[in-house]
Amino acid sequence: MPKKPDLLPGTLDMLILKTLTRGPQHGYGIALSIRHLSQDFLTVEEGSLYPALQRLLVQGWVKAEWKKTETNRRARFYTLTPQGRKQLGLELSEFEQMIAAIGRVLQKA
Amino acid sequence: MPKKPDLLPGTLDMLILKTLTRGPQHGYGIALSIRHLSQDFLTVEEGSLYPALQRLLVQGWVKAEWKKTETNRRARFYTLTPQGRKQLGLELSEFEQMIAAIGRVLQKA
DNA sequence: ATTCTATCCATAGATAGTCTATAGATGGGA
DNA sequence: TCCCATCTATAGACTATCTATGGATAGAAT
Repeated sequence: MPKKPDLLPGTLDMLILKTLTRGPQHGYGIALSIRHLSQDFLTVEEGSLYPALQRLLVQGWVKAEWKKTETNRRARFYTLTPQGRKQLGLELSEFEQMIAAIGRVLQKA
Repeated sequence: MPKKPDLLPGTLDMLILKTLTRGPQHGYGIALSIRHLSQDFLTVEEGSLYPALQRLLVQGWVKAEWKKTETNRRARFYTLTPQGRKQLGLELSEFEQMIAAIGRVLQKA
C-alpha cells in the first residue's frame, strides 16, 4: 500500500490560499478540497489546518465570518483578501523557483 | 533584489544523498555542490548541514572517515552506503509524488 | 426517543527540522 | 605575520507539523 506522505512543510498556507480562490469556504471544506483535488494524496489534519488559518487571519490574508452551511450548520467561512491574493502570487512563484532549483540538483547528480 | 529562499524543509537529506552519488565528499564540499548545482539558489547553512549529516550517519545511510583534501587539509569525507542509496530512491519517489499532488491542487483551483 | 455518524470548530503538547549565531582549527597567500 | 578561505561542529531559538483530544450539532438510523 502506497504510504502516507502527509504534507510538504511550508506549502500548507499556499494550498489554502489557492483553494480559497474558488470562493469562500469553511475549514472542513478546505481540507476536503485539498484532499480531493490531490486525489486523496494530501491530507490536512485539523491540528495543522486551524493553526494555519489563524496565521492567515493574523496576517490579513484571509477574513472570516460565521454563516450557515448548505446543510444548515453553523460554520466559519474564510475569504481570500486582496492582500491574500497578492501573497499567494508571491508564494507560488517562490515555490516554483524552489522546485526548479531542487530539480537541477537532482538531475545533474 | 531576489529574496533568499533558503531550503524547502524536508528535502535536505535527499539533496545530500543525491550529491554523494557522485562520490565521497566532505561537508563543506557538499554544501558547495548543492549551491552550485542549484545555480546559487539553494544555500545550505552549517547549522542545517551538520545536524543532517549526523542524522544520516545514525541511520546508516552514509559513513564517514577522516582524510586529507586536495588542498592538504584534514576533513571528514562522507560516503553513501547501499542502504543510503536505497533510501535515496525512496525519498526521490515520495518527493515526486508529493510535487505532483501539490501540482494538481494548484492547477485545478 | 435515542444513538450514531458525519460535519464542524478548536487547542495543547510533542516533535522535527531549519536558522542564527557562535566557536575553533588550519593551510596558503599577501 | 596576518588574514582569508576552508573545514568541522554545537547551542538555542523558532516555525510548522503531527498526534491526540475535546466538544458541539444536524440528520439519519434504529
